[in-house]
Amino acid sequence: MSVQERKQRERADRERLIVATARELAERQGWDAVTTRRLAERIEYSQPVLYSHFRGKREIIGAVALEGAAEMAAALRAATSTADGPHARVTALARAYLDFAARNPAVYDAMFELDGGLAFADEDTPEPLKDAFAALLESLGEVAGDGVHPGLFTEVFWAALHGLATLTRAGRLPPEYTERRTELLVDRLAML
Amino acid sequence: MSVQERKQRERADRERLIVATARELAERQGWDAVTTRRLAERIEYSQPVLYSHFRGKREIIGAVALEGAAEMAAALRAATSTADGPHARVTALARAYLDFAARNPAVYDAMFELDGGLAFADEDTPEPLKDAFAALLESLGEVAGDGVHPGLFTEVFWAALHGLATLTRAGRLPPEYTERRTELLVDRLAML
DNA sequence: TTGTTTGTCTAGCAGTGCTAGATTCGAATT
DNA sequence: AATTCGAATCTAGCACTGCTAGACAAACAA
Repeated sequence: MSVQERKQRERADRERLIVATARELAERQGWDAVTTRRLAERIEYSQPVLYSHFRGKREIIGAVALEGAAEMAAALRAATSTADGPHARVTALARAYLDFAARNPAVYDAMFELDGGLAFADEDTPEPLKDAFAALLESLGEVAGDGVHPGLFTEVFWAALHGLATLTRAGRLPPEYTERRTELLVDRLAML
Repeated sequence: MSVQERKQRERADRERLIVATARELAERQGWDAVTTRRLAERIEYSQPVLYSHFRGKREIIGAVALEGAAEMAAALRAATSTADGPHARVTALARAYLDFAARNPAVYDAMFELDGGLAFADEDTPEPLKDAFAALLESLGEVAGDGVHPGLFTEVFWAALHGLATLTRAGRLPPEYTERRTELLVDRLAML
């Protein structure tokens, strides 16, 4: 019985190794460099082993995305928890979001730019994704304003942050004014 | 001398055919389906012909992006020209932007999601891209508010629209509340 | 009619995601 | 301790990708 358990544990370890390696490789050299062959070589197994853990490359991206969502939720909550008052909280939230996207571009891509085969805005959306949205909602709900649905407001604010994050990273927006854009966004969108 | 001209004309025609075919194929079956082989087959030439017009697939995407930028600029100006007053103009602008993105997803991807090898926010940014941004600026500049740099305001508004467009199309935001999100965005961001 | 340039195509390279079938290994049974 | 058998793993290969060298043909100039 304990032999089976050990095997299960080793399997779980290897799965974590795959995800961590994919993430590291993507962060270092971009997702294009994450090929099944290279990934297999790094974990020192053959290609088919990957497919005994995941249906395909897409699912590996999805796994990285889920890991990232959990981390992002934690980062957002950490940032807002030390801020006093709604306005400061939202500012801290926006900064933390953009900071996460800038520091973990590959993970951010896995979450929002690439197809990781994950469901969104749906009842079978994975828990970490719902929780990341919930982390946004916690701080943004209190500044939605009277008569404005907190969820809807959060969606709009999130979309704005997402736009800033992606356009900046793609070189569409010059990065030096990020802070001023953030301030403008918060000042206008958040009520009081 | 006229023989050369005819040849040049035919070459230009074929180049347009390549771009139009790539765009149509991408719009119908997604950019993944736009392979050099398929594209060559559709224009009834061999693969290498593509490379006598463009450096590679990336440049073909770039060409579609430029075409799209010109069309988007025209669509934005058409929408704002019939609206009375700053607020109505900005609302019309936002709707037109999101509408363009929803109706031309492949073109929108070529412009903002894929790598078409184009420079952005730079002096050697192609004219159509600068002009599309200018079209945004024309309507948004007048609602930036006192002491707010019109360009910076336009960047933020644009980023918000971009976020709404991409998150909605990727299934991250339920599409049924698009209009309400648009209204909320315009009401909050635009001054007066 | 010849020679040369220009245009186009065939064939192929190195890479991709993914998988069928062979093989090796290790645990359980005799 | 040897044998069996099932699970784990690998080798080899498929069909595809973007891209290109070199062969060939057509159109022009001499």
